Amino acid sequence: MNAPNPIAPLALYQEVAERLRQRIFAHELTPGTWVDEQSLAEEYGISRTPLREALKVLAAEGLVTLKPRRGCYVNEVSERDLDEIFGVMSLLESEAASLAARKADKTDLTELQAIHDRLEAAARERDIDRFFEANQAFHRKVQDIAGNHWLTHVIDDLRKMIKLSRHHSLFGDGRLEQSLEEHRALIAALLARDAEATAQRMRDHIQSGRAALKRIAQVR
Amino acid sequence: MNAPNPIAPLALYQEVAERLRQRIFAHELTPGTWVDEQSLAEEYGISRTPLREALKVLAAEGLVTLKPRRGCYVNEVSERDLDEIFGVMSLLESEAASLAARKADKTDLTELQAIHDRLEAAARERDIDRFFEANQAFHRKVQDIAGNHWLTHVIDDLRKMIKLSRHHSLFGDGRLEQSLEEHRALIAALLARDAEATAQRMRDHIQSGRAALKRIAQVR
DNA sequence: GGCTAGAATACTGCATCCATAATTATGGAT
DNA sequence: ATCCATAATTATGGATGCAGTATTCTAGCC
Repeated sequence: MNAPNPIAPLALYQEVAERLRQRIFAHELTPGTWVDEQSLAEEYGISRTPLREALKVLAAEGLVTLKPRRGCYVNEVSERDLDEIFGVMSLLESEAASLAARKADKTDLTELQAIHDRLEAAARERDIDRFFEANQAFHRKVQDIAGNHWLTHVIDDLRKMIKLSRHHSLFGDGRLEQSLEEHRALIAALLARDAEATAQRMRDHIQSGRAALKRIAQVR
Repeated sequence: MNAPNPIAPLALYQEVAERLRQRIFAHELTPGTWVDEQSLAEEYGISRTPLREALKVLAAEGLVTLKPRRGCYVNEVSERDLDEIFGVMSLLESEAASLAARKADKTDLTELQAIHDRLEAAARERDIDRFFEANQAFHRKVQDIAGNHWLTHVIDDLRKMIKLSRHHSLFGDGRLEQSLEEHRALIAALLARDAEATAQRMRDHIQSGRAALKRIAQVR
């Protein structure tokens, strides 16, 4: 949640947890698979102790399940789960958007616009990674403007679960352009300081994301 | 989130984590205090290993902070935090209430009424503990009816933070009766299947809880 | 040939041990 | 007497070791 304190020499188990998160999100560790403590510890050149601590953290975050005496397994996320999660996300992100519409000052809006420009550029170049990154930054910026740390915290928690779902390469044909269009509408509402409209645009955006994911899920 | 599997012989670190949670919520371990690993391990008659794993979990839950090489400290929750948390809680619980109003069947409503009766009884007898317990059950039941596991999950997460705040013995004079009255209004809206009214009653109820907490905070 | 029972293997979970960093205490200098 | 430097103590973090249990492989039986 917080920016890492430059003074704080972060602990090994955190380092390991972060690397595991990335491998899980990259589906290098696919849902349902067993996590082998020994081989992972060897691979990282560490003992099992910090690795196991990292697994406890991931379990608390909901990314893996620890079955006592039976090991650690990467969690699966069902379509039903996704429906529920996106439902809550819609609620939370629209609240953030609504708050942002009321609180944003000139500087905020310029910065937001700058991020959106990066988004447009990435889309033109069909650079999925940069688009993904800029999209994250955009939503994060909206939340920053809203200024509710705990709202952001909860949203981050849920986003992890969405990233767990495979095929978050959700950018099938047209989805990219559609997403951009939704962002444009959102910004317009923000500039107009129309809180209710902004919230509605965000709801649309999130639900549209869910729909895109569902489409891919059905094809696979 | 899930009901504990009766077959699963839950791990030691979980047991320890639960005991620590209780001690933290009971403010036997007060916010800001240092958690001594050695003495705790001795007290529980275990080694530091499972204890440290438990602390990692609590840190992930936000109950404590682990400063690398400097030990573990119970988290504080500022008034600003509480404002933010209650804001999000209001949003989430009112959504649950709204969903419940639309989905509840006869059985659900009877059960909810039964729980509310326990609440009334506890209030009459001025049994704070039972009131607290029944109140939890009431909100949980509303969420069950709503039927969104992830909504419940994030609400639980936030509730932990509220419980962290001292003086959750927030039942100063009149608050008990006021809370009851709010519940009655909520049930009435539920019985009328008025989703929007139900949501509004829940918002009022949560914000009323925040106000009561704030009143006590100012006095202390 | 398939299934069950028993043994061997492998992995998890907890304890103990060791190294390193932080804190405190002590002694000296200003 | 106070402040700083250095040494001793203490606590954290990581590695290793060991016991107990789940799994798997094999052999015997149906």
